[in-house]
Amino acid sequence: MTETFRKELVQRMTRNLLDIQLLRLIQTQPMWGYKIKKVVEALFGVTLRHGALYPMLNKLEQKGFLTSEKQKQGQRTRKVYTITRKGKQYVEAYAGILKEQLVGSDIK
Amino acid sequence: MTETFRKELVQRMTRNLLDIQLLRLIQTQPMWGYKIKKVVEALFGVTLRHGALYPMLNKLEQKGFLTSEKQKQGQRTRKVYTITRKGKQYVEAYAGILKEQLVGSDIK
DNA sequence: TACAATATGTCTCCGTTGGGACATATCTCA
DNA sequence: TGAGATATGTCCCAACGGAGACATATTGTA
Repeated sequence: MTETFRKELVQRMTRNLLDIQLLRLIQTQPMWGYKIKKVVEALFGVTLRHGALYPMLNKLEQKGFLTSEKQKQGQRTRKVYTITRKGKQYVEAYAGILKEQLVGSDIK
Repeated sequence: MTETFRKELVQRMTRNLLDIQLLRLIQTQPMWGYKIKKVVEALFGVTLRHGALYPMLNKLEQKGFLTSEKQKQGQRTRKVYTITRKGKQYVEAYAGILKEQLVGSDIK
């Protein structure tokens, strides 16, 4: 039961908070879209449609949370994303809330 | 900056994960809709529309995460909600994920 | 050579969600 | 008595987001 709840919640959180999950992942190391898709799917056991992923990455770059650099592998190009200072601050803000929510059965 | 991020994120999380926030709150003590609205607004500094709140509470009851009991205060009735075992399990599953996400800069 | 994997992008339809109004009743206090 | 707070509910329309298709190019492998 708890396991089904878990899956459902992970699915919801990777959907609704996709941007944050992406930032968190890229924070560990610079990464490109396709790699991210594979990692997320392996790690969280959820499908991540590339039709949702790529627009989100571009959006995050527009907002200044990520920067990108094209890397050539022969003829094929990868768009490698790196997190910015602003992006890190966003992730920090998120982590702060998580901490409160964990401690915070102290909601009175 | 971090403060604006914080507010934005709290707003997003109370919207997208409203059900969980409600369960978490009711878990601390049985509560009715109007009180919840006031507490959430005071505590999180976000507006919680009653047009979103009441349908959600009813939905959570239908799903078996909450039970309700009508309490009379003179002629006025309050619908007091209590969390069920199933509801608690859902909150636990959520807490589990939060823990992972906090520790889990270990995403490789 | 043909298929699967790597790699990145757009677009459209459809369903869900949210904002805000509509609705009603009681209670308290000035 | 009239306004504001308490208390719970529904409903509609617009906006947003997701599922899945459309699109294209390279690389590796059977």
